[in-house]
Amino acid sequence: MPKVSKFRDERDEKSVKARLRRSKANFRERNRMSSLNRALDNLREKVPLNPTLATMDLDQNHNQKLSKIETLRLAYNYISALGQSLSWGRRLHFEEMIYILSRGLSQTTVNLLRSRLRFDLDQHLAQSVSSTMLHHM
DNA sequence: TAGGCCATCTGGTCCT
DNA sequence: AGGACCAGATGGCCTA
Repeated sequence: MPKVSKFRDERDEKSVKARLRRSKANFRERNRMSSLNRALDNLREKVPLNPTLATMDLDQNHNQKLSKIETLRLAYNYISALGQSLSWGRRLHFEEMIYILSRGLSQTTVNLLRSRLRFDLDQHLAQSVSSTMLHHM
Protein backbone atom coordinates (compact mmCIF):
# COMPACT_ATOMS: atom_id res chain seq x y z
CA MET A 1 0.00 0.00 0.00
CA PRO A 2 1.46 3.41 -1.01
CA LYS A 3 2.46 5.80 1.83
CA VAL A 4 0.28 8.69 0.62
CA SER A 5 -2.95 6.78 0.99
CA LYS A 6 -1.89 5.46 4.38
CA PHE A 7 -1.46 9.05 5.65
CA ARG A 8 -4.75 10.09 4.14
CA ASP A 9 -6.47 7.17 5.82
CA GLU A 10 -5.01 8.19 9.17
CA ARG A 11 -6.16 11.78 8.64
CA ASP A 12 -9.63 10.66 7.64
CA GLU A 13 -9.84 8.38 10.65
CA LYS A 14 -8.82 11.24 12.93
CA SER A 15 -11.43 13.54 11.46
CA VAL A 16 -14.08 10.85 11.71
CA LYS A 17 -13.18 10.36 15.38
CA ALA A 18 -13.26 14.14 15.95
CA ARG A 19 -16.65 14.46 14.32
CA LEU A 20 -17.98 11.57 16.38
CA ARG A 21 -16.64 13.17 19.58
CA ARG A 22 -18.25 16.49 18.61
CA SER A 23 -21.62 15.00 17.82
CA LYS A 24 -21.60 13.12 21.15
CA ALA A 25 -20.74 16.37 22.93
CA ASN A 26 -23.56 18.17 21.09
CA PHE A 27 -26.00 15.48 22.17
CA ARG A 28 -24.93 15.86 25.81
CA GLU A 29 -25.17 19.62 25.58
CA ARG A 30 -28.72 19.41 24.22
CA ASN A 31 -29.68 17.13 27.11
CA ARG A 32 -28.03 19.43 29.62
CA MET A 33 -29.88 22.47 28.28
CA SER A 34 -33.14 20.56 28.17
CA SER A 35 -32.78 19.56 31.84
CA LEU A 36 -32.00 23.18 32.67
CA ASN A 37 -35.19 24.18 30.85
CA ARG A 38 -37.24 21.60 32.74
CA ALA A 39 -35.97 23.08 36.00
CA LEU A 40 -36.94 26.52 34.74
CA ASP A 41 -40.43 25.23 33.86
CA ASN A 42 -40.78 23.95 37.42
CA LEU A 43 -39.81 27.37 38.69
CA ARG A 44 -42.41 28.99 36.38
CA GLU A 45 -45.07 26.92 38.12
CA LYS A 46 -44.16 28.48 41.45
CA VAL A 47 -44.17 32.18 40.60
CA PRO A 48 -47.28 34.43 40.69
CA LEU A 49 -47.69 34.32 36.90
CA ASN A 50 -47.96 30.55 36.96
CA PRO A 51 -48.99 29.55 33.40
CA THR A 52 -51.13 26.58 34.49
CA LEU A 53 -53.33 28.91 36.52
CA ALA A 54 -53.77 31.30 33.60
CA THR A 55 -57.37 32.13 32.88
CA MET A 56 -58.68 32.19 29.32
CA ASP A 57 -60.72 35.34 29.80
CA LEU A 58 -57.97 37.29 31.52
CA ASP A 59 -56.17 38.35 28.35
CA GLN A 60 -54.91 36.99 25.06
CA ASN A 61 -51.40 36.47 26.43
CA HIS A 62 -52.49 33.68 28.76
CA ASN A 63 -50.59 31.02 26.85
CA GLN A 64 -47.41 33.05 26.46
CA LYS A 65 -44.57 31.69 28.54
CA LEU A 66 -42.63 33.96 30.80
CA SER A 67 -39.12 34.31 29.39
CA LYS A 68 -36.19 32.68 31.19
CA ILE A 69 -34.76 35.94 32.49
CA GLU A 70 -38.15 37.24 33.63
CA THR A 71 -38.89 33.94 35.37
CA LEU A 72 -35.66 34.25 37.35
CA ARG A 73 -36.30 37.92 38.18
CA LEU A 74 -39.89 37.31 39.19
CA ALA A 75 -38.89 34.35 41.38
CA TYR A 76 -36.24 36.51 43.05
CA ASN A 77 -38.75 39.34 43.59
CA TYR A 78 -41.37 36.92 44.89
CA ILE A 79 -38.97 35.58 47.52
CA SER A 80 -38.14 39.19 48.48
CA ALA A 81 -41.84 40.01 48.81
CA LEU A 82 -42.47 36.98 51.02
CA GLY A 83 -39.46 37.92 53.14
CA GLN A 84 -40.75 41.47 53.45
CA SER A 85 -44.18 40.25 54.48
CA LEU A 86 -42.57 38.00 57.10
CA SER A 87 -40.44 40.77 58.55
CA TRP A 88 -43.40 43.18 58.73
CA GLY A 89 -45.58 40.48 60.24
CA ARG A 90 -48.51 41.18 57.92
CA ARG A 91 -49.76 40.57 54.38
CA LEU A 92 -48.58 43.06 51.78
CA HIS A 93 -51.09 45.44 50.23
CA PHE A 94 -51.77 45.12 46.53
CA GLU A 95 -49.57 48.08 45.52
CA GLU A 96 -46.74 47.03 47.86
CA MET A 97 -46.79 43.56 46.33
CA ILE A 98 -46.83 44.91 42.76
CA TYR A 99 -44.00 47.30 43.55
CA ILE A 100 -41.69 44.55 44.79
CA LEU A 101 -42.68 41.94 42.19
CA SER A 102 -42.20 44.36 39.28
CA ARG A 103 -38.52 45.11 39.83
CA GLY A 104 -36.57 44.66 36.61
CA LEU A 105 -39.53 43.24 34.68
CA SER A 106 -40.79 44.44 31.29
CA GLN A 107 -43.86 46.68 31.12
CA THR A 108 -45.79 43.89 29.42
CA THR A 109 -45.09 41.49 32.28
CA VAL A 110 -45.91 44.12 34.89
CA ASN A 111 -49.28 44.75 33.23
CA LEU A 112 -49.94 41.03 33.13
CA LEU A 113 -48.96 40.75 36.77
CA ARG A 114 -51.31 43.57 37.73
CA SER A 115 -54.30 42.06 36.00
CA ARG A 116 -53.51 38.60 37.34
CA LEU A 117 -53.08 39.70 40.95
CA ARG A 118 -56.17 41.90 40.71
CA PHE A 119 -58.10 38.93 39.34
CA ASP A 120 -56.83 36.65 42.13
CA LEU A 121 -57.67 39.28 44.71
CA ASP A 122 -61.21 39.66 43.35
CA GLN A 123 -61.65 35.89 43.38
CA HIS A 124 -60.39 35.80 46.94
CA LEU A 125 -62.74 38.60 48.01
CA ALA A 126 -65.70 36.97 46.26
CA GLN A 127 -64.89 33.73 48.05
CA SER A 128 -64.68 35.48 51.44
CA VAL A 129 -67.98 37.30 50.86
CA SER A 130 -69.81 34.14 49.84
CA SER A 131 -68.42 32.16 52.77
CA THR A 132 -69.42 34.99 55.13
CA MET A 133 -72.92 34.99 53.65
CA LEU A 134 -73.13 31.23 54.07
CA HIS A 135 -72.00 31.59 57.63
CA HIS A 136 -74.85 34.01 58.35
CA MET A 137 -77.52 31.88 56.66
C1' DT B 1 -38.04 46.25 10.89
C1' DA B 2 -35.16 46.27 14.95
C1' DG B 3 -34.69 43.98 19.04
C1' DG B 4 -35.68 40.18 22.27
C1' DC B 5 -35.70 35.41 23.04
C1' DC B 6 -34.46 30.85 22.09
C1' DA B 7 -32.07 26.45 20.55
C1' DT B 8 -28.03 24.72 18.86
C1' DC B 9 -23.20 24.31 17.78
C1' DT B 10 -18.63 25.06 19.16
C1' DG B 11 -14.15 25.46 21.52
C1' DG B 12 -12.10 26.28 25.93
C1' DT B 13 -11.49 25.02 30.76
C1' DC B 14 -11.89 22.27 34.72
C1' DC B 15 -12.75 17.96 37.04
C1' DT B 16 -12.80 12.88 37.73
C1' DA C 1 -9.60 10.50 27.98
C1' DG C 2 -14.08 11.79 28.48
C1' DG C 3 -17.76 14.37 30.62
C1' DA C 4 -19.75 18.70 32.67
C1' DC C 5 -20.03 23.42 32.49
C1' DC C 6 -19.67 27.77 30.32
C1' DA C 7 -19.78 31.72 27.14
C1' DG C 8 -19.70 33.37 22.39
C1' DA C 9 -21.55 32.98 17.70
C1' DT C 10 -25.28 32.18 14.68
C1' DG C 11 -29.68 31.78 12.64
C1' DG C 12 -34.75 31.42 13.15
C1' DC C 13 -39.02 33.05 15.07
C1' DC C 14 -41.96 36.47 17.07
C1' DT C 15 -43.65 40.92 18.56
C1' DA C 16 -43.90 45.89 19.68
